[in-house]
This record gives sequence, C-alpha cells and structure tokens, in this order.
Amino acid sequence: MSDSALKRKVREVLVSPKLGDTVHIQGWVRTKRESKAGLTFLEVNDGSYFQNLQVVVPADLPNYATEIPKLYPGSSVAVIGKEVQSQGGKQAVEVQARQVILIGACDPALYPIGKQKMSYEYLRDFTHLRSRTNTFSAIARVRNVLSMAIHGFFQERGFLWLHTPIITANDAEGAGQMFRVSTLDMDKPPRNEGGEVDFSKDFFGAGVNLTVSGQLEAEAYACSMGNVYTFGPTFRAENSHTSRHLAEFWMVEPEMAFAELEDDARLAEDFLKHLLRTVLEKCPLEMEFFKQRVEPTILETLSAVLNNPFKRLTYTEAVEVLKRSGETFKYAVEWGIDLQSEHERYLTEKVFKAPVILTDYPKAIKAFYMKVNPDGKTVRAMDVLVPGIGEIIGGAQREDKEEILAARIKEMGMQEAPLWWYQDLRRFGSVPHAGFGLGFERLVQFVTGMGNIRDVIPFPRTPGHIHI
RNA sequence: UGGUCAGUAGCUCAGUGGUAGAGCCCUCGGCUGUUAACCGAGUUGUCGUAGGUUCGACCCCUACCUGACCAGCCA
Repeated sequence: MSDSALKRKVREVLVSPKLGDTVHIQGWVRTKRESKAGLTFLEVNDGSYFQNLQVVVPADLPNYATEIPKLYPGSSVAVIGKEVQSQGGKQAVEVQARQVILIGACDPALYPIGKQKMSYEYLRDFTHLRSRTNTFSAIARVRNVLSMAIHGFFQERGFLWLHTPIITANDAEGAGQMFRVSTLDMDKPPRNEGGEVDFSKDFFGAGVNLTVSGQLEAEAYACSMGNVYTFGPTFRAENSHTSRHLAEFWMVEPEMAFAELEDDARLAEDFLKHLLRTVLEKCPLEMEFFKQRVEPTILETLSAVLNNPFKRLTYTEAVEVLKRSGETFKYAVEWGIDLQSEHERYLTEKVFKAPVILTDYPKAIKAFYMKVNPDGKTVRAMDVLVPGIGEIIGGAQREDKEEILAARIKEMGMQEAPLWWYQDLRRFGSVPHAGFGLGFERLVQFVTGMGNIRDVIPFPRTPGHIHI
C-alpha cells in the first residue's frame, strides 16, 4: 500500500476523530451490509475497541465487483479513506473508503465464526477464534484491565510483586490434588525396595508438583520485604466438573507483615472496590454489553459492592443469624459445619444485601496455618462473600507462634519435616502477618456476569479438555 | 466421583409412533445510507452411536459416547 496515510487504530478514530483527515485502518471484517444498487458498509474491528468502525465503500472503487463481495466476516482488510461524520444514526464517525484491500480471505463455508448466534459451548471448541466475537473480546479487555488494576492497587501501596515458583516440593497446604512433574520413564520408573516409584532418582532428586498456591512462599518474603503479593498461575488436579473450576487458573495472594486480621479485611475491601471502580471506569462499553447480553443486573450488583461498606461479623454470629432466620436450607446450620454456598449467599443477598466479611471460623474446618484465637476453638480466618457468587476471597492471619503451629500441624495429621523452612519464619524474628487469596477467573466471572469459568480464561484447562 | 438434563441442517432451535421443519449463514434477483439491514427465490440432513420393541421409530426401551448443570472438593 503506497499511500502515506496515517495508520490509526479503530479506537483512536472513534474516540478522537480527525474529521477530514485521511486514515489507514487495518483489521478484520465483522460484518458486511451491501446494497447491490451500489453501496457496501463494512464493520471493521481491530481489537482496540469494543465498537466496530463503519467503513462506507462506494461502488466506483476499481475492485468493487471483484474483491468487495469476498469481504466475508473474518476477512482481514486494509482501508484507506477519509474520516467523516456519519450520516447514519448508530455512530458519530465513519470512514469513507478510497481504497479497500482484501489482505486475507475468509471462506464462509469453512469459517466457524459467523454473524449468527453461537453458544458458548460451541465456541469452546474454537478457543483460538472465539476472541473474534463481541463477548470474548470484551472479556479479554476486562481481564486485561483487571490485571493491571491488581498491579496498580498493590504497587501504589508499596507491595512487592513476588514471583513464587510454579514447580514446588511443597504439598503441605493440602489445597487439593496436585499435578506431578517428572522426567522419569513412565513405563519403567526406578523403584525402591518397597516397590514404590523412587523419586530420589527424578530430575530434582525429589517428588515435585505444580503449585497449588504461592502463599507459603509469599509469607517468607513478607517476613523481610514487609508487604508482597503474588499474581500467577496455579494448578489443581481435582476432578471437578463445574462452572467454577479450572485445572489451571490465576490467583492473587497478598501477604502483609506486622498485620492482623482487621488489616487483612480492610485490605480485601479496599482491593475489591478498587478493582470494580477501575473496570467500571475503563470498560464502560464492555460493561454495558454484559448488562445487555449476559447479566441484566450486573451493574446494580457491582454498584452495590462498590457503594456499601462490607458487613463484618463472626462465623458464630452468622450461624446465629442463619438459625434465627427461619429459612429451611438443604443443609442444616449448626455451629462447626462449613457454611454451604446456599448459606453464604443467603447472608449476603437476603440478610445484609451487601458484601459480608465472615471471621473467626472453627479451627477444624480451616487450614493449619491460620492463627488460633485465645478461645482455642476458632481461628483468625476471613471469607469475603459477595451477592451473586458467594465466597470470592479467603484469607487469614497466620499462626506466628512456633509451638502452636507445630501442634496444629500434628493435629491436622500432617508431616512436620517438609515445613522446616516455614517454621524458621516463626523461629527467627516472627511477626504477626496476614494475607488472602483471590481466584482471578472467579473475579472476572463476578465482574462480567459470565456463568462459566471456562469462558473467562483464554484457553481453559479442565478434566478431559485441553483444546490447544 | 455421584445426581439431573440434553444431543435434529454449517450455527441457533422447533417438531410428531405414519413424506424432515423454521430463522440465520450461503447463492441468485430487487433496493443509492445500511447498521440484528430489508423484500423475493433457492441450496443444505447418518435426527449422537449401537442394539431392541413395532407393520412402521427422530419419537418408546436398553447400553454406550459426548456435553451442560447441580452436589462434593475448592479458588
């Protein structure tokens, strides 16, 4: 293309038009409307903006009869033309084409993505193409904005982004089944005298797995760097077939030194509100789309979280509220049970109609590392519950006393030896510290209203499914 | 891993124990400002797979495959 016209993105043309200027646009045809009496309209999208750019193609272009009819959805094009005020009502600006070049053709007989409605389920078979749709490109941009909002929130507050390992020898947390990482010959692995696979002969000289959480390592750095956070992939080999589980997902885990549960709860509330405020500000078109096409109440739900103080109460108080409610639950409420999603959602949606932070859970239903309260029965745990989804954040103040932690490890039937380094953190200059974990895809689900977690990560991994 | 539901045209879906349907897509015709374009015509089928019941099965039964949802586990 010999023309020296300024290359611009669709976003730039639509957001800051320069009427009268000649512009060079490159993108993909989303749809084409033609009047065979002599005018064709192209909707061109280049990924920079939710909206398409309307390109008006006049019939006097030399390739009007030969190439323009072949501009099927999915074709890539270059357009040179003038930015003008649109005569149509649906857009302020459009491009009056002087030259349209078909760069890459797209055969509609073979192309899986069409103008017609497609189910999410169908599109899951085309994860490499589904970002060409409105829904999936909107999700991709929201995901990006949320990622940067996460970094922005912590960086502004002086938190250090910590890269915790993907491959780990820890299986201490018991957060679920882990993926084994091994270079041993699976047909003939070395075996010890007992006939078991001998992982001391493996690559690392030990059995290792993909991480299920960076929390324990984050604690190590918090106990020197002050405040840190992780944001990276984690892995669970659970055979879960639900709309809320992935085998590979991203997790955010801040950890603060010299901090107690109250600091943790405040951080969680500020964090969630910052994320929602940012996405509502930076993705208004995408959010409007989710409201219209995905979840009609999404904006109200997010506003409710953004504009209400989070309600704090203890697990014990929550159990009392639930028992007094007179509501019949599928699972009866008794002190000591782990609250079901029906209970959590009842609290946040019906009782308080606001986000709820529950604290001080029975120690038997929580992890070994959570700080035991003076009552000896509960731990300094917190769950943040939001309307529409239930638990979105789980956190705790960590046990900082070596003897109590050792006792808890035994109590939970875990091995003490692999946690020697974790105990060092309590031996050498121990401090109160606290943190929480947020499943990033569940956050994206919450923000977009998307029902299935497989649709909010670009390339989902679930049991039996790994398309590309 | 258990329970429930589903599988019909390339896509989204109707459908009935007795000739296989619509809309979209695509093709052709019409229309000089469309925008979910519109109007008219046309092309498109192993009704998930394998058995069984029946004069006759897309429909009823059984098994299997695949998917979704719910529960458990969790984030």
